[in-house]
Amino acid sequence: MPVPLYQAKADFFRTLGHPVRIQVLELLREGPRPVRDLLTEIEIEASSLSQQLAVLRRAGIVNATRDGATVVYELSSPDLAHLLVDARRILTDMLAGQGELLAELRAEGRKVG
Amino acid sequence: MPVPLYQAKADFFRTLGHPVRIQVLELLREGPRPVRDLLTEIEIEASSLSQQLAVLRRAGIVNATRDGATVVYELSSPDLAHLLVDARRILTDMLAGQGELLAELRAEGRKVG
DNA sequence: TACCGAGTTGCACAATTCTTCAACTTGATA
DNA sequence: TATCAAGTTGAAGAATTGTGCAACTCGGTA
Repeated sequence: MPVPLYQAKADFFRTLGHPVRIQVLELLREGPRPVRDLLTEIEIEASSLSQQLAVLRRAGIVNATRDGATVVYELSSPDLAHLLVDARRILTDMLAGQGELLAELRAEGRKVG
Repeated sequence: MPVPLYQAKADFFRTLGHPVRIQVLELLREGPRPVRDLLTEIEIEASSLSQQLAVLRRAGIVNATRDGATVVYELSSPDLAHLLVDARRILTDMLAGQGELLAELRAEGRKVG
């Protein structure tokens, strides 16, 4: 693997490594959403959400477009959805036999695919 | 998404978010390997590699088994390979038109799938 | 037992990242 | 223009991670 590449991959994964950012991405998987919408589903202050959206934006993982007074976010790559599904599968493997978290992962799997 | 789940996902991704750990995982994708082997391919001191292997072990992402005097590591879930491939695809999307990193990603894509 | 090679661990300091709050921008409305 | 709602930004201190080195454990071997 060429030198800067594993660094880019590491940066990418690190960007995903935050609970609020994960919640945002899971919501955006279903399609573009205004910030106001995200704010009602994620319990957090507006400025904190904005901080995390900025991290995702700077990393190029989401795109923001302004529509009048509201800002709408969307995933910049549809493959993000695959990645999140893979991650769930891996967590299922890893947590096999480790209790309630496993049950939740399975329940989500039924809904999502 | 239930409360602790996005936290588990975030922790998982954060664990992947380090250049040495990415290199290790990419090498282990091809199969189990002794530490000595990893050490010759990754330019780093033994103790630093050990630190990062410990992070992956604690997260349950790799498993270590002792074979005499050498320790062999392997991925704990084969789906990790899919995830890394998805990640490459996403980076390709995101970096489209951004120069040399893109060329490297494509070259790797030809080799790997 | 003594010794060496293979790995691991603990620790202290450096570097990043998070969190929170106040201040600011932009668009809509009166 | 004044004002309000929607988001964003900047900055400081707190918390988490990363780095490098010395010390340690465990097998194998003389």
